[in-house]
Amino acid sequence: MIKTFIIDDHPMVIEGIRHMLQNTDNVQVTGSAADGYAAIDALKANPADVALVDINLPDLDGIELCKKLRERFPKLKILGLSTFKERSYITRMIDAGASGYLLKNANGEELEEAIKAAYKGRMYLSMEAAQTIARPAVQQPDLPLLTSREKEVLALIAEGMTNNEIAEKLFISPLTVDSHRKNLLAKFGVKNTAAMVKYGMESGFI
Amino acid sequence: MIKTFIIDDHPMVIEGIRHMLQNTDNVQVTGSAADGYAAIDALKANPADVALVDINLPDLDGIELCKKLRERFPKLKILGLSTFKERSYITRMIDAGASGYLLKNANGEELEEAIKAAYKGRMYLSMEAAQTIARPAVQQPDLPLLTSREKEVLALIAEGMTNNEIAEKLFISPLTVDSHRKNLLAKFGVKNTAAMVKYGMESGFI
DNA sequence: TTTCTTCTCCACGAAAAAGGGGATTTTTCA
DNA sequence: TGAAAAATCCCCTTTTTCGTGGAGAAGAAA
Repeated sequence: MIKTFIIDDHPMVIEGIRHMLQNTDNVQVTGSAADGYAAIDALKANPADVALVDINLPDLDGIELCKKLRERFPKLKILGLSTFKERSYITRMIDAGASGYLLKNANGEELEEAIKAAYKGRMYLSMEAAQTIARPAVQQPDLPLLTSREKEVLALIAEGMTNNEIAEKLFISPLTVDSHRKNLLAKFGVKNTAAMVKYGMESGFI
Repeated sequence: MIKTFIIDDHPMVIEGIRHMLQNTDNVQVTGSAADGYAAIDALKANPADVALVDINLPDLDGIELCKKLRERFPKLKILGLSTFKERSYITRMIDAGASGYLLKNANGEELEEAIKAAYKGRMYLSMEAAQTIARPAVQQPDLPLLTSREKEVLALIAEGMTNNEIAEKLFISPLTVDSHRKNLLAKFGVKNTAAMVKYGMESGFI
């Protein structure tokens, strides 16, 4: 029996996976968690063989969680899980040590196959995920990776604060805020604050 | 028995909902579809009382589908379904005739309650959805009324264009654009472009 | 240990926006 | 037809942002 742990903040998805796996011979769902730290705690008490990790979690993102899980549970195999929208995360997830990547439109068979493959130490990629990786880097503008400070500054900019006001609030120099602002503009590939706020909101950073 | 139909492109979510509802007395899942047109076809052959509609579908978005469903199946009650990220869709979904809105982190009880409420012709909103709607309504009773020119300028500002670029595009003087910009700032009650774009997007103007 | 990233800070100049006025011509519509 | 509203245009000053560059310290990663 392959002990499988599910990490996703949507009970519907957890239920769906449980349901899909309940009639399999070799896979057993031994637990689930709605966020990263809860998952680590649960896995300490009750180790598993394979973890299904959603990319979007309330506390940590999937990549960070993947790294942390691999530190603490070296034997645990990790499968990334996401919707088609977060394709750009695939390579980063693999880099972080994941054993594979599934889209949420996977069916039960694929899910079972992926878990078995991961358990045996192989890599499993869903068809779409494999194609995304195989395709050269002509990708559409994928989401920039912002540092926590940058996200903080971005949020305050969107609130309507000036560099000086932000500097005062964060206890740093206005020049530093300006640097963050410039880095944000560069990362988003836009030329002014207006476009940055729009992009930031569309991408869910704000 | 309330006949319920599920429209979501992720089998995992569909399975999860089925699973959550399988032990209820009054709710029965009579079908599911992965996209909007498949849903319409299936509902023609096999009518349902309530439809759970995901906001993100491969062909139509939830709002469009909601309108189409209400045209063809006037008796069908529709519940919107999404993750926390697409909050801004709530009001548009309601406008399109939905009987309620659920987040995917809902549990089985909430799901059942929502379906029953919709079936009885009541409106059901998850706590977060209700708060999202209540907030702008209470805090800002009067959303600024923008003229069509102002909306046009606002959209271009959000695209990252400067006054001069907008002026060129609209064949008017940069000074005029600046006037519109100032009027927009005044109407929104904000002090710079960043905050204006943010509120503009939150209010659905952009 | 070295390298990389992040966060911090800085200089200088140009461009753009914000704040404060005002004014004229079209549209809209009661 | 006449008032309101919208759209257009203008001036001046100050503030803020943008573009281009560089650089040091701390900590994590390799």
